[in-house]
Amino acid sequence: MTESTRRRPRADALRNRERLLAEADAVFREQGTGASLEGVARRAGVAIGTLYGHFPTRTALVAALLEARNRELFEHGDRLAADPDPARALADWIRAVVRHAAAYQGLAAELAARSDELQDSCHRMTGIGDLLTDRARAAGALRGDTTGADLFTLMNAAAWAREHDTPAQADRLLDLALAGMIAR
Amino acid sequence: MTESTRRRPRADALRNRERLLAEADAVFREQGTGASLEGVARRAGVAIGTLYGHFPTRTALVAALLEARNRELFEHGDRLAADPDPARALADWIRAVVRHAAAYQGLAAELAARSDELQDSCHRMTGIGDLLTDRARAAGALRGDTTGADLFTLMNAAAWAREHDTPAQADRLLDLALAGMIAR
DNA sequence: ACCTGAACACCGTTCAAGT
DNA sequence: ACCTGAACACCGTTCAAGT
Repeated sequence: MTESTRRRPRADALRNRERLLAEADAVFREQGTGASLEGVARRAGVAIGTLYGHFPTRTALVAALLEARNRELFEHGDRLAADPDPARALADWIRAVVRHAAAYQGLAAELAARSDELQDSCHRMTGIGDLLTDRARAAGALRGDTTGADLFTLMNAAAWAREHDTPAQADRLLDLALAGMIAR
Repeated sequence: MTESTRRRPRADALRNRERLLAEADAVFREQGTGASLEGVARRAGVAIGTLYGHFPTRTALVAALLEARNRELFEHGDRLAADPDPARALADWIRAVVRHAAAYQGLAAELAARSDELQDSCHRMTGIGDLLTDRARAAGALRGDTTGADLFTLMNAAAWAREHDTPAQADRLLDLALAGMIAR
């Protein structure tokens, strides 16, 4: 690997990338992850080919958007792993991920699809889920044999419900599942 | 309303309608409710305009497909309303609806959208859900204040999970929520 | 190295003409 | 009364030409 292949990106390319991410975030919040990419490019002031140059697929764009937000989320998860109340930590984690996954309409489906571009995020999430459920189980706060995979399913389903129902209804779904999961 | 406006449909029109429904069912089972309508028409041996003549929107086609299946489902619900074990009846109903709503990929989203074409079905479902939860509550088999609307949210979310996860994972989600709903 | 935007491809929907 | 299918519209994606 010669030095030249590792050159820093051109300044205009970096700036275009940033503007594309900022506009994609705004557009996806308004219209969901299925929004027109042509519109994103136009709002960012670049041609559609530039968007494809930076992000070859829609999912790649979504993955790039999630990266910054994910870091924050995972840090929160790591902090929760040291929480003195494992049951509360688990519930807290679930609610945090659901809010996270309901940022854009369609994001829950994107996550549930487990595409290559997003599988790092998915693994990270189930990993933290496994850790938190293990701790809760060890503390006798869990009934049943809930795993990180169960959490992942629940969180995606609740995020999807949040997109299609009212947030209040989605919260009731979460409360129901939590009541079934956590020992009284 | 003169007699002529109530004439029975032409025989070929009726036959085309039946063929379109049969092929749409097959195609939606294979490819989901988002499948190409052009393909449905081609498989039914009619032009695309004929499909639109019978079913002006995709949702209208889905609604027509559901009609026959719904009748069966609602009869099951009515029978369950007389079940001696209200908790078991409730769990039975939920599982039946989820299987029903996971017939085609995308059907859960279609139901959750509560379009005009499908709102009769949705009302009927929440109605039966209200009845079954009321009976379970009266029998002391329920904890919390679960309603038919909660059931509707849960059933759609579980059906959606069934589309994106394995059926086994979706069942675990259902079990979790049921455990939270039904008094031990 | 990156950007542009015309060109291509695909599919949903309509509607004038036909039977 | 119903069917046909060409025509239109829309949008995602690619790539040759330009800087």
